[in-house]
Amino acid sequence: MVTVHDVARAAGVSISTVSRALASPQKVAAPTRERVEVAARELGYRPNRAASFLRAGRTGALGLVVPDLSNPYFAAVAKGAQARARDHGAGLFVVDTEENPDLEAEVLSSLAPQTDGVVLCSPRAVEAALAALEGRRVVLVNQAAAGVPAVAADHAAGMRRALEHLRALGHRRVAYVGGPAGSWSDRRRRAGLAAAAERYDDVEVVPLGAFRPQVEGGQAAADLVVACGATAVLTFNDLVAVGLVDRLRARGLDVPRDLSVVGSDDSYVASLVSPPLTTLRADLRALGRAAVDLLLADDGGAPAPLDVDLVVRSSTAPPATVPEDSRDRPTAP
Amino acid sequence: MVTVHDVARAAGVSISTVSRALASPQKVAAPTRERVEVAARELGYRPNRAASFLRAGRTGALGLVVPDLSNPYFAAVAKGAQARARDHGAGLFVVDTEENPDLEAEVLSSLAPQTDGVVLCSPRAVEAALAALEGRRVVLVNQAAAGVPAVAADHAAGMRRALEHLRALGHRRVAYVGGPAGSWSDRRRRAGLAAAAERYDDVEVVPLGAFRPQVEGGQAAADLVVACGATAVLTFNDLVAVGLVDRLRARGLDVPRDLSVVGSDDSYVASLVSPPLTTLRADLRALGRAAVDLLLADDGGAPAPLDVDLVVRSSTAPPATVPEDSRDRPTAP
DNA sequence: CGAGATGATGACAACGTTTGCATCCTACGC
DNA sequence: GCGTAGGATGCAAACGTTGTCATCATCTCG
Repeated sequence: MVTVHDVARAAGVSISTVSRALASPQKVAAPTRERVEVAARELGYRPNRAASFLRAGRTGALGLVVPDLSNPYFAAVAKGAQARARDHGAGLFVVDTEENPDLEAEVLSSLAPQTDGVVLCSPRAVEAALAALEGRRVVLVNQAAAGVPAVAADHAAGMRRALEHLRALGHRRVAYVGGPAGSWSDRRRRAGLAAAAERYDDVEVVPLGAFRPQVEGGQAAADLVVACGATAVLTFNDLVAVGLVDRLRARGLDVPRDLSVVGSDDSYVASLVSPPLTTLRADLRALGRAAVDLLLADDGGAPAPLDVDLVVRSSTAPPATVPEDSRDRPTAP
Repeated sequence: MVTVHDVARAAGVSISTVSRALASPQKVAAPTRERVEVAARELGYRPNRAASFLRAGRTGALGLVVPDLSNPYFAAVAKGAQARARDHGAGLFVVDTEENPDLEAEVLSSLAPQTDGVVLCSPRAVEAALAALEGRRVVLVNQAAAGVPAVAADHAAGMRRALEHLRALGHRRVAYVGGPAGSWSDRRRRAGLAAAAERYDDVEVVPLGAFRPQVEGGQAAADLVVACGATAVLTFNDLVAVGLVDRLRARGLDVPRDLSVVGSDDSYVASLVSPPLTTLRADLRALGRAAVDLLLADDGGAPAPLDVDLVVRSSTAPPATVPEDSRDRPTAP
């Protein structure tokens, strides 16, 4: 292993000068600095992170805690976070808690002291996070807790956009198939939807109870959606939408003719299934990047929530029951 | 921060004893060990990894290099590797090289000295890996290079199983839509397919050139498949199969009536699309786990390749052109 | 021309841990 | 009862880095 001593010997200077030349170049005379740089390059010197941490109190490593890495949602966040961490010259410990809150708390407390900060990306134990941080840097993703910095997608705005889209198509009664009970992003979606519905008094929103954020959740919700008389439905995520479409088909109903369906997340299944799903796209990689930036930023300034855009594909259309004239001018008030 | 000194003081022993009691318990008398353990627990002592590394030369961290974390294939491997690393009490640095071989080489050389070993999971620059390791522990996943330990799924056996399945259904001319040119797993698939075809002289295999391992690759291959007169097709992965089905449909062909399609990897899109894909399932998490085990194993013993199983869904059926009697007894020789 | 300021560089301690070696104590064998 | 083996424990060095302080040379201004 090449150390500062080797570089110092090669450059004919002391180890202090080597350290300074590489860490704070302006503190060292130009010719000396250059000699050090050349020597370091030729020897292939890589500062030892562990030693550096031991002395300086920084690890150069960050942590990312996700409930399920094979979920494309978290995989995308992880990808963004990883890329940004690399930009900052930091490593990223990725931990998958397998949806287990106990494991999450334990992992958090063992990870926190070994890193410069942790991105906690999970709808589970927020209180455990708060307990474990003890002054450590933690950033929450798509979640909120008093006094803890967080980044989030603007789910409320996304819901409003989706509702406006459906209203413009002529829908007047829209169901929402919600996600897990404790989910912060589900609460945000519901709140945004309620606010938007209030704004447009010609649209009625029917929120439906908690469902698993998987294909089965959508299948379970389908019959309730049909029964409530809605002509369109918003879902917690794309998988729920897929399950919904599946069950509707099995009942002989067509999407979008009999019911318009809007997914959420724009995971890549949305464009693969048939019909391709109209869905809400949050830039999850940007979310991961923003989380890392916030973690490494000196100020605790809360960043603006990330935009959520509507991606229109083939699962939404004017309702079959709407009068012709209204269908011809869908954007009219 | 709680250090060995704090624990030592609390337990009334020296720091050496604390270190030994926690690291090699058999070297310390039972009552003393217990006092140390109690003190450590009460104080919430966590050994400082950096300091430990500095002295002992072990980091307690492993590295995982993947080309694309948002690809469910690599996400599954990462999940398995992460879980196993945690079991071993190690952290896992995950790095996404964004399919960039240059970045891969750079990342590898900066990651290797900071970890106890690296799992390289990527069809790209093997030679860079070899250059960067310099005696460092590296394990390849689904790839082979002389003298470098590796874990792999038994793609050849999987292909044979798929071919036997199609042959049993009555297919006699089967196309293979291959993946990227440099891909090791593509070569394994072709080799396994050729060997299996040789074994059954009533089945003909038509290998088709390199295609992108994405939906577009399948779309691009569809017309070649139809033109070559095959009644069934094997694909490099599920996404290619999805693209293939998409293009076939656009041409008015039905799957599986007009053409049987077999995917590969059993990513979760396989069961979501319509028709649900018959596909080959490699247990990718097990692959990730095996890679970590091999990395941490003292001996360099090469593990057996992991099984690849056939998952039969609705995208395969007897060929429409086959005589009735043969279709009624599909498993007959 | 000399004194003080400024800038560049070197010596050295410290971070928390592990581990070789020394030391002490106990227990066993003769 | 004494010698010694061996187990248990403590001491201190070392890992590679950073940063403080001291030292030295050079420059500037009176």
